[in-house]
Amino acid sequence: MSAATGTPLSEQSILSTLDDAGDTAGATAVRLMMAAADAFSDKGFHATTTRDIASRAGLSPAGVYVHFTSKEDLLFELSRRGHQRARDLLVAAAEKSDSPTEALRSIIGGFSKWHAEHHQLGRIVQYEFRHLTPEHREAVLNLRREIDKVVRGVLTEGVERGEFEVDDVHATALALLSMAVDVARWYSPEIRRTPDDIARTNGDLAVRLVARR
Amino acid sequence: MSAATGTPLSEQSILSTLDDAGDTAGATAVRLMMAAADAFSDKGFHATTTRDIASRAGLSPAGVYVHFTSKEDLLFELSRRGHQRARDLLVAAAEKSDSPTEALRSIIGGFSKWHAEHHQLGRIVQYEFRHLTPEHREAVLNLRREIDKVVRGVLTEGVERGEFEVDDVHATALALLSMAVDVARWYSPEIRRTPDDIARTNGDLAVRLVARR
DNA sequence: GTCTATAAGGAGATAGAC
DNA sequence: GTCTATCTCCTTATAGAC
Repeated sequence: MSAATGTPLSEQSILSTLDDAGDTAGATAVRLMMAAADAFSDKGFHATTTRDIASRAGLSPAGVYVHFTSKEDLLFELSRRGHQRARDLLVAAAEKSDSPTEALRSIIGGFSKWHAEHHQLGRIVQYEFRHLTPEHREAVLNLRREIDKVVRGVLTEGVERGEFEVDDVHATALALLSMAVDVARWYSPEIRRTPDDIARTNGDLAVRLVARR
Repeated sequence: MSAATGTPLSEQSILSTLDDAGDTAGATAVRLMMAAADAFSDKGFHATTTRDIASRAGLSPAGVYVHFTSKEDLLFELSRRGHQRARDLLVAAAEKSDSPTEALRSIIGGFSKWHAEHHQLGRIVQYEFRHLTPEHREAVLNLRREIDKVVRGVLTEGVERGEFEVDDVHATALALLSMAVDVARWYSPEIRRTPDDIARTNGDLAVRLVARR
């Protein structure tokens, strides 16, 4: 449907993330969030001006403040919705898998794929985190802890069921998340590998890293 | 020696990176670079003001421009010296190892340790990269390509010698570098694991990811 | 090489009309 | 809800004395 209207793919996918986040946001607010995501991921939070965001969204500089209380508020909404979506993805992948091995392949592959397809949002989530206010940082940190917990849970269950051999669950979970999260840093739509390729190779590597031999 | 004079550890290690980079820099220039590294890693390039840097180095705002032509020039010097140091470390570790297995353990362990001990510089190198001018970005990119090449070289040799089993050398090299580079993002001096612990666990995980079974 | 003073140009955010 | 106009503050960088 969106494809028929000519909406670029990047806007489609970012829109689905911003739109499905549970609570409602007006069409103009969504347009502003997309404009901000574009600008923040390209130039960074502080190098982006509110004039930048407003003009990308087809509004005057003052128009931003009807929908968001500040530039930081806009960053927080992007960060919160991005984290929520990522967490929901992981939880769903872990729940619908039959074995720890398949769960691990699915969550690390899926998380890697998400960071490729949404590398703009992924970069904002990772790199602009420190520009949130302390309160907003704390809110986002809680979502991050849930994500870490899902990965550690799968590793622990795999060890208990005898499918995995893991020396240090905490360190291994971090290394696995690093593999997936870092995709947002190096991915570009121009490269040879597709998001699905990345999902496959990173999923396989994850299993290989912990599988019993 | 520095310890006897009361220089904090973080300054010692960053100084060694900035100082040993081949070409000379005056004492005031080094002081400015340390101040900038502190500020950039804490608040990011654009959120840091030249007044910030100058006052941390005990100079007036104008004092910066005697030693560096611009704020971006300061960032470039930090980035260039950080990359050079990291590359030299990897090349040395790869060369002095007897087998691909030991080389891989050494370069990924060593690189991870460097990103823990120098997490300030590591963050600047990774997160502030986009704020360099196109020319400076290109110069730094050349150093990065050398780093990638060292890792791929070790993997290829390990496969040829029958020590490693690797499906996709390119993808595996990226995953290994992600593991090490991402340490700069999550490391903090307050955590339980020391840089040496991180070197050990990440070195072991790297070998496990590719070892023939 | 370092300072004080200042130029020149944004920045985020608000007021008030429509 | 959107606009134009503007306030107030702060930015990088330079000029010129010492």
